[in-house]
Amino acid sequence: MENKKYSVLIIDDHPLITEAYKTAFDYYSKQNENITFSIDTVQDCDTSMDMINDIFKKKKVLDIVFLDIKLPPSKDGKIISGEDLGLKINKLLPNTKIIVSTTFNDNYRVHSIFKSLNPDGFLIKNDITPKELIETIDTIINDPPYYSKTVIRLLRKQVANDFLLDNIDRKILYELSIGTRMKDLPSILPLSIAGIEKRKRHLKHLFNIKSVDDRELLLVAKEKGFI
Amino acid sequence: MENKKYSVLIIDDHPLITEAYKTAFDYYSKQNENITFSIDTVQDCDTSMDMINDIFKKKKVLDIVFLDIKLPPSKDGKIISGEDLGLKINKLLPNTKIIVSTTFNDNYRVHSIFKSLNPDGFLIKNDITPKELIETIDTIINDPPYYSKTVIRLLRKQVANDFLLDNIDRKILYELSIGTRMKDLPSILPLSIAGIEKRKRHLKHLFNIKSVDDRELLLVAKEKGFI
DNA sequence: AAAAAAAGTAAGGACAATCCTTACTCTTTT
DNA sequence: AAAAGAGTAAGGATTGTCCTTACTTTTTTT
Repeated sequence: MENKKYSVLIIDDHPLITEAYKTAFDYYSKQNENITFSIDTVQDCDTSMDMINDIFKKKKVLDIVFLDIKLPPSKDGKIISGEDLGLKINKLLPNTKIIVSTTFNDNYRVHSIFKSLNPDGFLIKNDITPKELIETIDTIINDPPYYSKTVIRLLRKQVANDFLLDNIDRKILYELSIGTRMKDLPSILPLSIAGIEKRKRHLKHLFNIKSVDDRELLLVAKEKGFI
Repeated sequence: MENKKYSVLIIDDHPLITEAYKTAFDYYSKQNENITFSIDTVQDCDTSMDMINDIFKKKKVLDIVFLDIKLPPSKDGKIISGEDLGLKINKLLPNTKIIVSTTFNDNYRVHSIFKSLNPDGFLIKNDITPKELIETIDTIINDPPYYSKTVIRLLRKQVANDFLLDNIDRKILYELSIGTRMKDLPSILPLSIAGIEKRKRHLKHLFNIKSVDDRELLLVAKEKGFI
């Protein structure tokens, strides 16, 4: 079997986590003598952007990215999460495999990251042990994708209900659940207040909710796994 | 020098993190031959409570606890965070040294954890590398307390402003910043709506804010490090 | 390509939450 | 005893939300 060297970028603002990833790669290449890794780690959006642009310009190769979603935003405020970085990577470096790794475990976020990035790996940090990390690496290299337990569970919930709600419904529910006001929604969504109200009424009808305020709606939406 | 064995409990729901802690303890006891550790790890509130109660009942010794704040809540909903566990530990096992370790890096939370738990160590996860973790262990054993970079920076900000705002002001700002409505605040705070409004007006006056809605107030409060 | 259905917008009125003012009570300070 | 500080209570003004109706635009069906 021929030798292969993979180049890896780890984007995560927790040094203990990046260290754990590195350890896993080390271990893996010891078990598989023909495979080695060249690993870089970055801890914020600005440096990540610099590295991605550099790789693109110099036509270097990047095989694998581990991507945390919650990161300190860039100084100019343009890149506010790992999701934005992922979009950039998909655009500039389409052959790079992205493994999303996050603490978010609510359906809405996982779902929207899936749609926007379509990653080759998706890990919820609560799920993964050092051992599972090594399995992840193996799967990513030989037979992607790899999704961790919680992700698979959320995806299953999703499939059963997916025909009902679209992205905008989901976003409305999500925004309401974090306390956004109706009057502020038109600047977040491409819809008028009247349109949003119509959708809300539709959702309440769908879920069989009579109450006038939104608590019950959000409760049921959470229960059904939409947020 | 006599031998000493410390008993340690690690409470954190991320296996990669608990593993990193363990590795640090291992390393430390290899460097210090007279010191050994007996380490347990737990990943949720329920199991933690069981362990704490067991240690208390059987009058066992617990020297050091690493305590994550954001944890899956207990099934009966009574313990909703590591802070609650910390209170229990302080009460039942007053000689146990608590090292809080969390991803929260906003002033309000750090401040309120300080007041409620008065921990011997306080780590923001973004700050700590494997190397710093070993220093932490050394400091905790020989000369506590140990606070990581961000914590010290937040504490300094605090001191300069502390005379201005009390706990309730802080809590009002915090609740508003996460979207809580005025009408719901009286059930969270020991104050009437009128009283809360009065305080809000007072705060706006203090910060020199003319605008009628709360965005600017919350912005300035964040800037000044109150939330 | 016309008709029907679905989704969004606009404008109005009813209702509820927020904000502000004034007047009163209670506690602490001077 | 007076003054200052903090909270409560009740009102009215203002703003946000919800709902209805009528109209426009887009999509689907035939």
